[in-house]
Amino acid sequence: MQKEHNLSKNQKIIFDLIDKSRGPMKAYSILFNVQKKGIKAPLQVYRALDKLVEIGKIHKIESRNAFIACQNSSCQVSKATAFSICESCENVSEISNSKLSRYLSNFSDSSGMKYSKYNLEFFGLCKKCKSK
Amino acid sequence: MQKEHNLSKNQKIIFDLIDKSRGPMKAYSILFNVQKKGIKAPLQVYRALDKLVEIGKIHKIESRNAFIACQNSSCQVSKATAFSICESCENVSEISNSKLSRYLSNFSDSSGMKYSKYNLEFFGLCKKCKSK
DNA sequence: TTATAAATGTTATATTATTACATACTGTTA
DNA sequence: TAACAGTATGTAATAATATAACATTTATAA
Ligand SMILES: [Zn+2]
Ligand SMILES: [Zn+2]
Ligand SMILES: [Zn+2]
Ligand SMILES: [Zn+2]
Repeated sequence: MQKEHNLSKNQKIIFDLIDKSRGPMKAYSILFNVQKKGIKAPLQVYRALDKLVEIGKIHKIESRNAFIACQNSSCQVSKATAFSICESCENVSEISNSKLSRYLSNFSDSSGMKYSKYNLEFFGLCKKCKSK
Repeated sequence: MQKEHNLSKNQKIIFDLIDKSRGPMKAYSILFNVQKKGIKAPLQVYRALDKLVEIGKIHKIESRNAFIACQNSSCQVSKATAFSICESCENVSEISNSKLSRYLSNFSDSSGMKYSKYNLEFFGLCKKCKSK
C-alpha cells in the first residue's frame, strides 16, 4: 500500500497540470502554464517536481528532460521505472510489466553491486507512427 | 563486426579525452579541457559528441548529462545500453551482459510496439561505498 | 572536376536547473 | 499555548546545458 501524501498547494497545482496533460511536460512549459495560478519562478516549479518525483507521483523522462504522471499506482515509488517512447510523435507511456520489473529488480552482475533503483527507456515507433 | 570510423580532428580530440578520463565527462568540462587544443565553442563540443554517440564510440548517461567512452566494443552501436551508477561516488560502468541485452532487445509489451533501442540505468552503491 | 556530404568556426541565444537568502506554514510535543 | 522542527514558499540572481543561424572549409566519391 502506498503512503498517502498530502500535497501542498504548489505541488497540487503542478501535479494536476501534469496529470491532465496528454504527454510528458517540460519544466518551463509547466511554469508558463501555472503562472496564472501565482507560481512565478522556475524554482517553485523545480521544488514541486523534486518532491513529486520523490514520492512517486510523477517520473522524469531522463532522455527528454520532461515529467509525466505515474500511470501505475502500484509501482515501487520511483525506484523501478520503465517507459516506452515513440521517436516520431514523442508519445510516452509507462510500462507496467511484472516480469520485466521482477527481472530488473533482481538483476545483478559480476561486479557484485546491488541495485536499489533503475530507470529503463525503450525507443521505437508507436503503432500509429509505424503505419504512416 | 563494427564499421571502422575515421574520426575527424575535433572528434578525435574529444574522444581521446573522454576515453582517457576515469569517469563520465560533462560537456562543459570537456570544453574547458580542449580549449588549449583550439576548440573554443560549446557547439564544437556538442557536434563531436553527437557524432561519437551516433557511431557508438561514446554513450550519454542521461541521468547525469554526461558522456562516457563505450567500454564494450561489441555492443550494438548505441542501440542497447545499460549502465551501473553509484549514487555516492558517481562511478559509472557499462554493463555487458548478454542475457540482459537479449532479454531487453526481445522485450515487447502489450502495446504491440516494437523497440529498436533502449537505455537502462541502474543505481545503487558500489562495493567501495557500501563498505564505508 | 564537379558535386555532395561532412565537418568546422563563430556569435548569439535558448533551455534547463541551482544557489542564496528571507519568510511562512504545519504538525508535534513540552 | 509556546517552542521547536520540518517542510514549503517567495524572490532575485546566476549557473549549467544545449541549440539556432550563418559562413566557410575539408573530405569523398561519381
Ligand atoms: Zn510509475
Ligand atoms: Zn508515434
Ligand atoms: Zn557501449
Ligand atoms: Zn561508489
